[in-house]
Amino acid sequence: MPAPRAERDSTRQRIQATVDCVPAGRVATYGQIAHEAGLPRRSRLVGRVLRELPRGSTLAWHRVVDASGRIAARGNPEAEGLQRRRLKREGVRFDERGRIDLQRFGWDPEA
DNA sequence: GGATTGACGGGAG
DNA sequence: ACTCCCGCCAATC
Repeated sequence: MPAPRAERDSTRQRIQATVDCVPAGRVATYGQIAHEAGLPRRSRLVGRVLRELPRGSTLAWHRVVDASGRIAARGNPEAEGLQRRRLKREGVRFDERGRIDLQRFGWDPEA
């Protein structure tokens, strides 16, 4: 029995709800979102869910970056540039190599 | 229906 | 800091 659609949906929804918890001006990593969503070690699924977001989604997908604090490369300069602009607009700083200091801008699920 | 493919991550070397 | 490698697993080939 493959995973029923209802189950996949709730999994997606938990991931999206978690992304929605990341406040403006902060970023979370794929692994962190997966962990907080109760899906440890399933970071790739987070990426998949974000990839499948409909174009007009209001979800703050731009606040999700990889574990090294970089915008995930996905062969789409358009989206990557948009993500970077949105983050900058929220006050997130990038170093000369396009890296975000997670100590400073990383999301703390507690605070 | 096996193999490949990723918006990833962590450990080893 | 970088390259491999493996875990993870739905979608795609």
